[in-house]
Amino acid sequence: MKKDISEIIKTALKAAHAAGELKTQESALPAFTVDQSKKEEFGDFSTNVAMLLTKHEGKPPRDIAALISKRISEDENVERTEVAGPGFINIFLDSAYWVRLLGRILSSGAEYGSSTVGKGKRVQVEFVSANPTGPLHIGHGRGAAVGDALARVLKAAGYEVTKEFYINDAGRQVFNLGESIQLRMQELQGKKIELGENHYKGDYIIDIAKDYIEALKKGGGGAVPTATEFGISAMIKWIEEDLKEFGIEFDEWFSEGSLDDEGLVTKTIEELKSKELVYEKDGATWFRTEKFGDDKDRVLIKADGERTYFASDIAYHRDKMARGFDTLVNVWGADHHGYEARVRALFRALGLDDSALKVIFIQLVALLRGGVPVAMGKRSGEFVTLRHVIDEVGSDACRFFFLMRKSDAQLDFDLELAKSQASENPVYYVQYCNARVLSIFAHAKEKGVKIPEDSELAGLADKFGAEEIRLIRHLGRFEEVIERSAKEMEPHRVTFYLMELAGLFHPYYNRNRVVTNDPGTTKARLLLFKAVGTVASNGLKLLGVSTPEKM
RNA sequence: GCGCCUGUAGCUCAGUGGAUAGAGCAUCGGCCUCCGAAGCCGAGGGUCGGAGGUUCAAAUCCUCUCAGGCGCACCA
Repeated sequence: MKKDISEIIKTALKAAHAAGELKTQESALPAFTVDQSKKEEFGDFSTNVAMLLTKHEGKPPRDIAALISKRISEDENVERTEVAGPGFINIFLDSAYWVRLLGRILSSGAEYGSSTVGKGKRVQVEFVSANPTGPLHIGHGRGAAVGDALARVLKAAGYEVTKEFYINDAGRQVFNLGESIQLRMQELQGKKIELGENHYKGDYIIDIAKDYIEALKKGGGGAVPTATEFGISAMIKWIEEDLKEFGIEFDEWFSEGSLDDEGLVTKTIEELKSKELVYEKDGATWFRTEKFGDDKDRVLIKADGERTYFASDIAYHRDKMARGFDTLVNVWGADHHGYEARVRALFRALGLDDSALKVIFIQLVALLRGGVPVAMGKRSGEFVTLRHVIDEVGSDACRFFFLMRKSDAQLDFDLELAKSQASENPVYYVQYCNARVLSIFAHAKEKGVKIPEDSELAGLADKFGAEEIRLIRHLGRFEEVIERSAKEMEPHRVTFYLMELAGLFHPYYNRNRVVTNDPGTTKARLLLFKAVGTVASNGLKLLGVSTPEKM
């Protein structure tokens, strides 16, 4: 849409130059903006191009605007133009332009909004990546909603996207999991036990311990898993189920331990050694990350011989890059932001381009119930699980709420509000768009109105007035919203767009009847509504929120 | 102390260097003989944390500063 306008302006500038009205050649044009006007009195679009040319042309901005404006108005799509304020050119488009746009939305259908700006570039989005030592909590839920929506948005913008979950199934944490299970097993066998500070205390460990005892009894052929192995696979299964409940499926589940099996971690450390980027100090093995922009050097192998998580991460990121991705997106909890410099350093140390890495930080979720904070904290072994929230408020409301803020802002999540089916709940407000459209179509059919074909639009141009065009104009922005959402990696933009759409649509509905005595008006409005429903459901799909036909 | 994030309406938050800074909630006042009232109409409400600077133009960019959060491991 903006592209169309931009072309019109460029053509006008060229014509003005050819006619000797402008000194500035096409090649010397500044990067001007085309904006959808904030107010209708300012037209459909405005551009600042004249103001940017003042220096080069040596004339007052309004004079320059006047002559460009005249050229722009010569375009067939343009109804009229005017010069406003300090030198804006306001462009009023012919309504035929908008009706053609509506036609394009209808013919694109479920594809409307998708584009090819991503040019098929390969992007990997790694998110959630929770330790397999406990259930997903609400913070993971936010990361999951953002990561998944981002993946969908990128796909819609023409990127080739892979969603990956990195399983931290090596190292200290899972060792503690195994110990916790073994202790609970002893307890089940009547022994008195004491759980240490590092042990997992939730009841789910007891369940796993019971299952493990059963599994051991049954025996079965082949190798017997250790308590740790058994625990990990039970936890992963659990996590996978919770995510599925949340509408999320990963393309890859990447095991940290598998890096080890292939000796990749050791190999990577050896390589760093050969580059003299590694040294021994205080019995530990250090990596010279400071040389590459980190605050200080980092330990790879601790004095006790155990490797750090960072050591695996070097091999992991290198493996990701070797898989041929153009961009790696890491979705992390905000408490990990100190880790970014370290990872960037490892890219540079390995000779990889760290501009391929994009880290998205997910801020905290403060859980409220009717405005009162819900106590959280893992310490007591009690936390609010994602599953609990999904069960209470539903997956749709949950996902929508997580996507109502940009991810690096803290989020208040009020369970009562998310649950409420009143108008104050924005999820329903948006879902209601599509449901309402379908309901109107049903009503029209009942009344014996023939549902128009998309192709009938051409003859209905005069049925679209200012109010209808206002809606179409907003529908037309959808593509740009997705493009920008993908470019900035900010899926919340789609959420806001949809709330705005609903905020235009419902008032329109209330002011105007669709099924009227005038067949042309009825057809025009049915087609307009169809397009609104299409955009609303295309948008909700990007968020991973369902589009119920009835509510 | 250093680094990152956040300060915008009573609350929760949008906002792409542009025009008179927006939305939802809350508050107050209205609207169901009428395609769904899970809806609509209207009103009030602002020192964009503060101070400088760049610019024709700053909530937006730069510097400083204040406040809050997070991080600064041989944890993950």
